[in-house]
Amino acid sequence: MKYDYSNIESKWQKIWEEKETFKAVDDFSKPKFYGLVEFPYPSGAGMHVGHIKAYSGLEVVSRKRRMEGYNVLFPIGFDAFGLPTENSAIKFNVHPRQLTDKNIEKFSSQLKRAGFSFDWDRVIDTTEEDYYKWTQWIFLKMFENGLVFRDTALVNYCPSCKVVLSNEDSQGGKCDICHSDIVQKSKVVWYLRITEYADKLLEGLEKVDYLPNVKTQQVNWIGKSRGAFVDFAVKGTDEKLKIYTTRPDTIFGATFMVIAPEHPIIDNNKDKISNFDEIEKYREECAKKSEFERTQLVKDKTGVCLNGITGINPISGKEIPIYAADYVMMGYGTGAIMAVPAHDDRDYDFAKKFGIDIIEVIKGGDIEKEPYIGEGKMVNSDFLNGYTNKKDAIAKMISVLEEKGVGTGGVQYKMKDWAFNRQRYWGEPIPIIHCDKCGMVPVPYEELPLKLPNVNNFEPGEGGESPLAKIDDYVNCKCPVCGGDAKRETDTMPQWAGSSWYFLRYIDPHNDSFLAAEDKLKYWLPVDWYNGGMEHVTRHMIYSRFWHKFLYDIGVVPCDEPYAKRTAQGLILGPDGEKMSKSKGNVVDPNQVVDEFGADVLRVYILFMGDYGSATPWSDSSVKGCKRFLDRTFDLFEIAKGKGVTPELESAFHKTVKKVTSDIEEMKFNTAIASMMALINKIYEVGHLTTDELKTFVSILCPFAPHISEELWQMLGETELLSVSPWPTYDEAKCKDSTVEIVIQINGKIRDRLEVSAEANAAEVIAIAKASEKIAPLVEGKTVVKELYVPGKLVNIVVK
RNA sequence: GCGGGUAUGGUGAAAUUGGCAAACACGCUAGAUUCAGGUUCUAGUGUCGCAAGACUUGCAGGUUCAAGUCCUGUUACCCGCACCA
Repeated sequence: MKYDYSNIESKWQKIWEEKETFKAVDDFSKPKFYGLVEFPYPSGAGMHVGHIKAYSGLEVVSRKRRMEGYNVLFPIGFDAFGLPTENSAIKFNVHPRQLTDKNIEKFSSQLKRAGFSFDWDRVIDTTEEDYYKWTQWIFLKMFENGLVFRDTALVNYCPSCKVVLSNEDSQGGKCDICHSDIVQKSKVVWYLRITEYADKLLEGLEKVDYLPNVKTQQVNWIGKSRGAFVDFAVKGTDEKLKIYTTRPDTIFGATFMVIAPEHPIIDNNKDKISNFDEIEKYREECAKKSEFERTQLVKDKTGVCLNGITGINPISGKEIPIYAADYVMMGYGTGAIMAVPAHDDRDYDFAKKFGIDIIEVIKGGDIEKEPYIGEGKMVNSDFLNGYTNKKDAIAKMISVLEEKGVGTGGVQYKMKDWAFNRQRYWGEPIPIIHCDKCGMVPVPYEELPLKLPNVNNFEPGEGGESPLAKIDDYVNCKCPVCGGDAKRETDTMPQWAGSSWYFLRYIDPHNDSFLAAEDKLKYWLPVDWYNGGMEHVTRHMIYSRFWHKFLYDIGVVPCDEPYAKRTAQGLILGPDGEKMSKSKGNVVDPNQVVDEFGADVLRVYILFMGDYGSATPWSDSSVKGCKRFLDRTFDLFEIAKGKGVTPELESAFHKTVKKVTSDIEEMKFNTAIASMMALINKIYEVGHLTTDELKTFVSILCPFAPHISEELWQMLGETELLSVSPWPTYDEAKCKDSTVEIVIQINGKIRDRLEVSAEANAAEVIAIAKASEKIAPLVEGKTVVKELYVPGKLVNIVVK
């Protein structure tokens, strides 16, 4: 018999909705569990099977927690500001608000069809005024605390779309939207001073439970390095050239200096540099190079020597040439380096190309052939000669530098300050007013939210300014401080803004006087378990940890880390084993699967297909196997009626409950499902079962396939909802078998298998083994060197 | 280049963390059943071999009574970062 999944699933979805089964209550006396999944961007394409996988993991955990008696907060929302919506708004000439509402509706109905146990009363939408009011509020608090600043920077600009693009949208030097070439353009950029929190973000990792690779990715992203800043005098000028190095110990090997082409020292000494024209020309060439070319042509070093000025090594006193080259970036360190070609790959390449001296200061390699990066005995280095330990040499050098007043120890981070603006319409307006007299003035808190004005045209303006710049009513305003004429900032916040604090709003989504009430924050925080994609563990997670730490510092939130635990799901690949994409035509539509097999089958299959954290290809035929499993489970109801249970089956039940209980905690959903399948197979073999056992079975199945489980629960005569009934317990004693099969090995090779009592001790089992027909002749006449017994598993007899 | 990961039957994958390799599922083969069917059931299915048995976790070594698991080297692929001084 096939069960009527379509009616059963809509029936229970309706009941859950009516009874508000999954509503989180603010009952502070109960133990809480806050499970968080990354809220989706509601694209026009609708949901993807990847979304289902991303939510199914914590869906199972949350459902189990509810059955275990926890007060569970398992919310969902929509991260709805962003470029794709704005682009289709332009394309179809529809307001992004309308598109967003339509897409959210589509997503919501699809999520409900999958039977997810989200609390639908707490849905948030980052584009709603009630929400972005608080995004702006946090921004103003950061402004107030000196974490917001403006600077000019080179940005990726698409001349055809007239739009400034993020690095992510301009990969390969081509515009993501129109595929034309991107140029570098100088623009005023808003920054958040995230680097101020670099150390706190690093230290915080020590006390959270993130997957190890999540942690290392964050550590690498922050990219802390220790080294020294050293001042080199510039001969012929009064200036000093400050450099950053992680290897101050190699300073005696510095044979030249390199500065970024944009380095200000060039313009400052225009008259002293005899080949200034040549340098100017080189700079132009560099500016024309896209980010793409600059990184692709890694091997091919270019540069120009600054004739007329030279650097003086403050330790050795040696005079060395200064080059401008684009392998040194203005954005890292001081934009200037001392080059030690003997012990650095890049400096070595450059020195070889330009015929500069290479001086060995660390023994161990052959610098004629290649630079030597490793450790070794120091030579040609005056007071450092003889040092063999890098750490000691660095410490010694730093102390000498400090003594002489020509340098200090210091740290640098790869992480840069967060460029926090976009020249776009569909984002949170930056609540700042520019006044000629008063400078940058924040919009007063009581005037928040600063609403996005309603416009009909979302095309960016000439030169890439925001569409908001074209609206005179919006731009022209009065200065809140002096009352004079002023102009509003027209840039909006980037997509990452709204998602940096959304987990706080879920805690108190309808609060209109604060972002969330203090007592509720105290109860629900931190998020107990956060699951999402690996692609978000650097940007999104670091940004939101930064915001959270800031909110902690100003006393808004009660803990300094937002997420206690972080896991990640793997991708679902197309049936061809490739990443799903429209252009490859290998995208699986979850709706079709629900239509054909039901939501329970979709959920079970997605969790069964492989390890939750790994990428696994989709297989239509394997989906059928999961359908068969649920069909057989449903049919069991008829088979089992009124029959007893065998002791063997009873033990199998306890084992299965134990396995499913622990597997869920480790996100080993695939083996949890496999063990339930094995149990069903066993029941069919035996053909006996009581209703109590069947109830236990549907209870552990419930988090995976909740609709069929509720239906069977009701058919078994229960009137309460299974979703809020207790999680079954198991008896450890009944998980053990009375007899066990022991493998008998001779010299590590399996020669026999014997059934023995589970209580037998080592000596008994070995005696039984030696007496066995197959083993006795193999031991006879030989010297037994060793006898090993692994309880309940095997005996290994080593003979000579 | 740097960092992280993966490699197991025809396929997706398991393996209590050093103790029976291939659980569970797909597919395939044979038979039964109901058909118009893509349904269901039973048996078989790592490779070689009639068999006893031997071999088998990308490749080459090593440690161990015992290695998919630990160590050394090597190859291929995937992901992240990328001239970070």
